[in-house]
Order: sequence, then C-alpha cells, then structure tokens
Amino acid sequence: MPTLKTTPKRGRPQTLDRDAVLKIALTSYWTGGPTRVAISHICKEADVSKPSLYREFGSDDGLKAAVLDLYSELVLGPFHNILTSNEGFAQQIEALIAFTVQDRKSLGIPSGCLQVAMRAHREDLGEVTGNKVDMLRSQTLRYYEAWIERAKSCGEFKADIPTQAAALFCDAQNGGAMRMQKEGIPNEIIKQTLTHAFSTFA
Amino acid sequence: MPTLKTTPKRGRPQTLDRDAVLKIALTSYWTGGPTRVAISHICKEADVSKPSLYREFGSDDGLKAAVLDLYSELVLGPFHNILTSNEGFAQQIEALIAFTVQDRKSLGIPSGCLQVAMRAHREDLGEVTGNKVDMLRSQTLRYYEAWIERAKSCGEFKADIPTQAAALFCDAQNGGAMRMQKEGIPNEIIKQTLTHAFSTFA
DNA sequence: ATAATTTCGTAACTAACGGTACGATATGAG
DNA sequence: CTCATATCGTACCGTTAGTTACGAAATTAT
Repeated sequence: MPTLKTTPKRGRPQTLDRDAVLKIALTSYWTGGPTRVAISHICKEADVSKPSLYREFGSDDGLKAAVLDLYSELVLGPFHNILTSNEGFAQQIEALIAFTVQDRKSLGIPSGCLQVAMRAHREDLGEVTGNKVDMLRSQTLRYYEAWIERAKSCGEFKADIPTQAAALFCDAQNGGAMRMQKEGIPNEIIKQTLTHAFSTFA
Repeated sequence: MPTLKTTPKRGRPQTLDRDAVLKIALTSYWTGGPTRVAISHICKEADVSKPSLYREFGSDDGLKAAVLDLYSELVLGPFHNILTSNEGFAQQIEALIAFTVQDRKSLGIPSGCLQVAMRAHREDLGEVTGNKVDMLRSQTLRYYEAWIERAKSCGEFKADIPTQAAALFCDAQNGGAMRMQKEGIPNEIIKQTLTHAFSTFA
C-alpha cells in the first residue's frame, strides 16, 4: 500500500511525503550503495528529520526494504516481463540485452543494479531487507527457469545444459553486466559480452 | 620482504609473528568478508594486542593490503600460471574450471574469492588496498587478453568476439562462479555453467 | 648494574551512525 | 476556547570500530 491516504483527520497533519522520500532514498542507495548511505544523509536530501523518517519506516531496515520494493516494481518487474512475453526466444534475448545496456545517463537513471548491489552486501543488510533480497533472487531464477523451459519445449533453446545451471548462467551474465556498468565500462563492450554469452542459447 | 629477519639485537624482542597474523587475517577476511571482520577480532584470533598489530601494519588499510598481497601470491598467482602455461587452449580451459570448482572444504580453504569480495566492497576499502584491488583486476584482465590473443593467433579460439570483451567475459564467469560458491551452490552446478560459458571459445 | 632501546598491552579517545526522549506545534472534536 | 491527538524536529544516547597515549617489560651496549 504505497500511498493509501486513510485521511485520519485528527492531529497535526503529516508533512512527510513517503513517496518522495522513497524516491530520494532509492536514488541514493542505487548511486552510492545501500550500505554506504547514512540515514542522516537521506534525511538531509529529502529535507525531513530523522524521527520523521523513523516514524514512517520504523528503522533503517524498514526503509531499505521499502526502497527495494519500489526498485522491484520499477526495474525488476519490467525485466521479468520480457521473460514472460510472447515474443520469440531470440527476440527476448535481444530485448534483455537492450534493457541491460540502455544508456542510463541520458535517462537520468543510476548505473548498475540495486538488487545486485544488495546481494553483494547481503550480510550487511537487516533481516527484512536481507530476506527480501533472497526472495527476489529466487524469484528471478524461477523466471529464468520458466523462460528456458519454455524455449526448450519450443525447440528454440539450442544449448545442452540443465535448466537450473542455465538460469544461474543467465543471472551471472546479468550481474556481471551490471557490475561492469557500475565500474564505467562502456555499454558497447558490455553488449559484446552479453551478445556472446547468449549466442550459446539460440 | 615477508619474513626477512634483519635481526636487530637491541630492545625487547618481538613476539608478534607477522606471517602468522597475516595467515589468520587472510582466513578471517576470506571467510567473513574484508569489511565485516574487525581489527579487534583478528587480534583475538591471533592473540596479539591492537597496538602490536598497528605497529606492524600501520593501519587497517595496511593490514588488508598485506593480506591481499599474500592472497595474490597464494591464489591469483597459480591461477595466472594456468593462463600462461604451455598447454593447449582446451586443456587450459579445463584447468581453469577445475581450479575454480575444486572442493574447498576438503582442502581447508574458504569458499569464494577474496579478490572478488574486495572488488564488491571496493568503496569501503582504504586507499592502499583499494588501489591494489584495481591493479590486480587490471593485471588479471591483461592475463586473460594475452591468453586469448595467443589462442587466436594459434587458431584455437573459435568465437568471434573482440579480445577485450572476451577478457571481461572470462572475468565475469569466474566472478560469478566464485559468488555462487560463496552462496553455497554446489560445485557440480557451477561447473556446468562454466563449462557452458567456455564451450563458446574452443 | 645502569642506561638506551624497542616492543608489549591496558585503557582510553574519537568519529560515525542507528536510534530515541521529549517538548513544541498544528489540527479536529466538543 | 480548550482538550485530545498526531506529527514535527532538536538534541541527545549507545554502540561499534579504528586508532593511540603511555607506562611496564625485556633485551643489548657500556
């Protein structure tokens, strides 16, 4: 329930804009790393006091979990949609690569992937966020597996590799690409590695 | 100069064993993550006082840099040796995979790769260690590139991909494998992904 | 022995950061 | 107008971890 205004009339009206804070926090974590951005920094950026932020999200962990939910909706969802689309396998691969190497700067989107970053810092996250990271990871792998199984049954999948391993392979390619992008390696080069990696499938 | 005892006679004899501390620190960082293990924890494990450790390594950053040097010598060196060996390309690939998926537990070696972990936490490391991580990364990429160039000129390299991208691809495969291993994914499955990934080369 | 020298380790310092106590403030209800 | 209610934000707390001040201890040179 992102912005369900239950409009409780009583008491001092809330000035904190949950969605605005979430968006700022998302950008901060995405850009600076989920474990490197301090709560107080987000408070300054969003121009809210620490107690206000804690009132809304409960804790550091709560804020990060909420941010990850937003990220999942904004980024992971569209990515999964490619895997479940009705296009042909080869076109899906092309779409996945295009999605991954799209120019972020011109779109005002940070480089890299927050989910990948959170996985790298899994042990430094709170319980709620950490579990959510695990769930999303599993979910992504399941999407890959279903996608690959479908391609196999359609005869579009040319490689001889178990589905589970193939899904992990896909995930590793994507993770590697996101890491490279974050390091500043040109999308052109990243695209070459992805194209090569997925050329084994179709 | 790891253990060059210059034997300075004067003063209280040193009880701190640099190499022993380094080995313990290496295991701690490798197992628990380079940014999650506190100096005081290593002091307890090695049974040395904090000032003793600081006297020897200067700082957190200095200790980590020394540990990374040791890791480079123990692990990265042998890995690079495979890339410069005189074996055939296909056998080198096989050796790389075998090296990566060797059973760590039975050898008493921690899972994953310290260099990969340090790259993931690059921003949390000190200046000296951070720069060393970058240097080792570049070095590894250069080894891959030379290896690939050699295979290309021998006609053993079958894929149509620029050398730079191919090197990054290799590095991404290895990094992905190390990350999976750290997560507890069976080496059997990891081997399937690596075999598939490198099957595109030879 | 005594002095010079070098290392040892306890105990404290410091900075950063997650989290909160509490009084002020703003609104609706009576 | 006054009370109940809910949010606001300053200032503070507590923990953790890197770092160091300093006096004790151990050894060689004179």
